[in-house]
Amino acid sequence: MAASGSATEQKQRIPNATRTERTRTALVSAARELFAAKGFAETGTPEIVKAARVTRGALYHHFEGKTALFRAVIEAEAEAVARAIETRTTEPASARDALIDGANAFFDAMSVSGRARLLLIDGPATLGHEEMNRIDRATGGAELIEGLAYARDHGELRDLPIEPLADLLSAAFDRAALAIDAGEDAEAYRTAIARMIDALLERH
Amino acid sequence: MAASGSATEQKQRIPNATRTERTRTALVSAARELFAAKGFAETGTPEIVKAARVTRGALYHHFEGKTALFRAVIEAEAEAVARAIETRTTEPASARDALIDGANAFFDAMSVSGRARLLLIDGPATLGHEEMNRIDRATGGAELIEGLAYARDHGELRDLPIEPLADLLSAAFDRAALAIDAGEDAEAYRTAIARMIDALLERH
DNA sequence: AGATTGACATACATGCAGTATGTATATTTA
DNA sequence: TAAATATACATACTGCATGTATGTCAATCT
Repeated sequence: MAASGSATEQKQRIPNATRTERTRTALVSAARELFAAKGFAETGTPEIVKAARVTRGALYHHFEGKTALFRAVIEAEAEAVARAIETRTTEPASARDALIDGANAFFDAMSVSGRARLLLIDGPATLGHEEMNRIDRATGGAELIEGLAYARDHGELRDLPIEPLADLLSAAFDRAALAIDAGEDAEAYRTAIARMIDALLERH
Repeated sequence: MAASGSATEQKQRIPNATRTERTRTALVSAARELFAAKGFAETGTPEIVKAARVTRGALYHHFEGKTALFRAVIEAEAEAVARAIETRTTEPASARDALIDGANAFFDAMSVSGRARLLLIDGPATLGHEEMNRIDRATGGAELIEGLAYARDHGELRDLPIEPLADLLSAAFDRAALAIDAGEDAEAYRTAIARMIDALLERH
C-alpha cells in the first residue's frame, strides 16, 4: 500500500533531469560568488560544495574538476554580458554612435558585482586568453569588429587592418571596466573611451 | 696546521654574503624560467629548488614563500624593461615621436622570451593589478603619462584628464605585446598602436 | 518486475605549501 | 684566539586541497 507521497512523509519523487539541474545550478551559483569574492586559486572545492549544500562527489560527478566548474561560471557570465549588450543595442544612427552605445552597454554590463574580476582577471589567468577569446566569440562578442568594419565600409575609418585595432580597443574597454570596478572615476574613463573612439574615426 | 685550502681538498671558505647572493640568484633565475614556461600555479617549489640545485629549506630561508619568490622575479623583469626603455630613449623631436619611440622600445623589451607572460598574465593574476602598478611605478614606468603630459602642454593633445587616457593606452600596449608574443603579426600591431597615438594627437 | 543507468556519498591516494627543528659554517665578541 | 652567537641552510613533519576509486540508493529503461 503506502501511497508514494503521504502528507507527513513527503518522500517526493524527483526526476533525474531536474535533480541534475538543481545541483549544477547550486554549484555554479555558489562557485560564482566565491570565485568572484576570493579568486580561483584561493577558493577550495570543499568551500564551494559547502556553500552549495552538496558534496564533492556531486561536483566531480557533474564537472570534470574545479577548472571545468570555473569554466561554466565564466561561460554564464560571458553569456550574460553578451545578452545585456545585444538587448540594449538599438538602431545606431552612425558607426560612432554604435561604438559609443556599445561601450556604454558593455560598462553597464560589467558593473555587475564581481563580473569584472571573473571575466577580466581570473578568467584569462585560469583559462588562458585563447580560451577566453573562444568563449567570447561563442557567446557573440564580435560587436567591436563589426562596428569598426561598418565604420570602414562607410568611410569613417581609414582602411587599415581592423582586427588588431579592434583587439587594442577591446583591451582599452577591459581596462576601463576594471578601473571603474576598482573605484576609479567612471565618468572619466567613459569620457576617455569616447575620446579614443572619436579620435580613431575620421572627422566629418 | 692544515691550510684552509689544500690543492686537493678545496674546502674553500665562502663568505655568507656571496653565498646568499649565489643562492638567491640561482633561485630567482630557475624560478623565472619555470614560471615563464608553465605559469605560477603550475610550478611547484620542489621543481624550482631542483632546477636551482638547492633545497626547499634554502628557498624558505631567503624568501617568505613561493609568492615572495615570484615577486622577486617580477621585480627583476620590470626593472629590466624599465632599463631597456630608458636606455633607448633619446632626444625626442616631438611628443608624437617620443610616444612612438617609447612604444617600439617597449615592444622590443617585451619580446624577451617569457616576459610577456610573466609581466602581463601571471603577474597581475598572482600579485594583483594594484601591486603590479606599484612595481611599475617603483621601477620607473611613468613614461606614458609623461609623454601625454608633454603633448598636452605643447598643444598637441586636447586638455582632458590624461591619467585615464594613459591607463587605456597602456592597456592597449600590453595587449599588443601579448598578441605579438602569441605569434600575431607584429607589424600589424605596431601599426595599429601608431594609428591610435596619431589619432589621439591633434593634427598639425 | 528485473536490469541498468544516473546521481550522488564516502574513503582513499597523492602532492604541495608552509613550519618546526636540527646542524655546520661563518661572524662577532670577550 | 677561544667561546658565543648568528647565518644558511637541510630534514622531517603537518595540514590541506585536488582528484580518484568505490559503494549505495533511487530513477529509468526493458
